[in-house]
Amino acid sequence: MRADALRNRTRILAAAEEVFAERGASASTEEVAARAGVAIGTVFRHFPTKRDLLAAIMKELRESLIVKAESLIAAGDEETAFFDYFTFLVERAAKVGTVVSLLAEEGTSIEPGEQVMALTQTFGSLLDAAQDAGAVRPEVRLDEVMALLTATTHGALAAAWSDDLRHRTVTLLLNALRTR
Amino acid sequence: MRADALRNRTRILAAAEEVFAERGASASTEEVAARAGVAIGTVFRHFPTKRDLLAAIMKELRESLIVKAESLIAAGDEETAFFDYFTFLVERAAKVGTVVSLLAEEGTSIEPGEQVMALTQTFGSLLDAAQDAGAVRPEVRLDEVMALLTATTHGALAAAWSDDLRHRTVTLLLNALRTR
DNA sequence: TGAAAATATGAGTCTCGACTCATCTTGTCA
DNA sequence: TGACAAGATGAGTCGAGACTCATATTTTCA
Repeated sequence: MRADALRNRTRILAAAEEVFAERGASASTEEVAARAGVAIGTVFRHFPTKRDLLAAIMKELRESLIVKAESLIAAGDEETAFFDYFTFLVERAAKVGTVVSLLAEEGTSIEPGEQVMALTQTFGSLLDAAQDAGAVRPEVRLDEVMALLTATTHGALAAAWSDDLRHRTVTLLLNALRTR
Repeated sequence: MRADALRNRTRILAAAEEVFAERGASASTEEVAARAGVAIGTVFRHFPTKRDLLAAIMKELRESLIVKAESLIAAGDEETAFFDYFTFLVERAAKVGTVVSLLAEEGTSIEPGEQVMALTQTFGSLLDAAQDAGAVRPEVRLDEVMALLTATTHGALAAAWSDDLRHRTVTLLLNALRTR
């Protein structure tokens, strides 16, 4: 790949990440091109469809989220890792709309399942560890946790909750999972 | 108003209710017109903008939801009315996407606040009653309940939960509000 | 250095959905 | 019943956003 092509590809990805985070997945490709300082044709040369562009970003995003989870696991506190990660994701989603798309694959459905699957697996490890450590009630199932996560994440974004409300709501929710 | 005008208005509203319930608020006005068996110009004669049409339906919807709440209040069981209503709304939202728009005013923001306000007030009465009866923990606040409702409602729709998952998730959630 | 191949450009095409309006149709009422 | 105002019609306008392609630039490497 030519040097300028690589440089542009990088710029486009960075711009797209910003734009989609700010405006959500419905932001226009034109805006991404403008932000990257590149003509729109160039964007489409690198990513034939908007979906491809979204998919590329989601992949990066997913990987960064998984890295975060791994560092929490590595830190070794099973009792709080699960809760911290949940909170982290909701927080992140409130700022970065793309996280929401990633979790629900709403509308723009990218590589059905694969993206979310990896995240779900990661969450599964955290949940298992927390349950083994006795921090989360044993009858709580992974799909329920993912459902709560999807819901909170969507709600926080769509209804624009205040920081305070988001915090109280997440706390309430996590207490429902905690061992009594 | 002429007789045929009234008839068409009624047909349009009925068609719009169906179409928006099935396809969400982003369904086209053309489809509404087709379903109503009417030309698109006629729809716009009765409702100058799509937003007006949506607003008319939301008004009906909101009123029907409030009627449901009132019947629950009238039934007199404060301990279960709150939980039943929450469950009812989520169930409804899973089928009727418009409920979700109504709750979050996402994108299509209609008469900012007014629509939701009435629902919130109604929910406030149910919550107060349930707390007085000792069924819901006293520290739970109304805005938290509305946040949970918005979230669940969005999640259920966006992620297409199964009936079983939805049921388990709502149960989990409501147990978080219940007196221990 | 000077092609040739790879890239970039951006005006233009296409589609879709909201909304308009000149023209035709129908309900109403004297 | 006839005239006219209210209403219906649907082709057409407008704007937005995804995507294309003929042409202009670069990069690269013999």
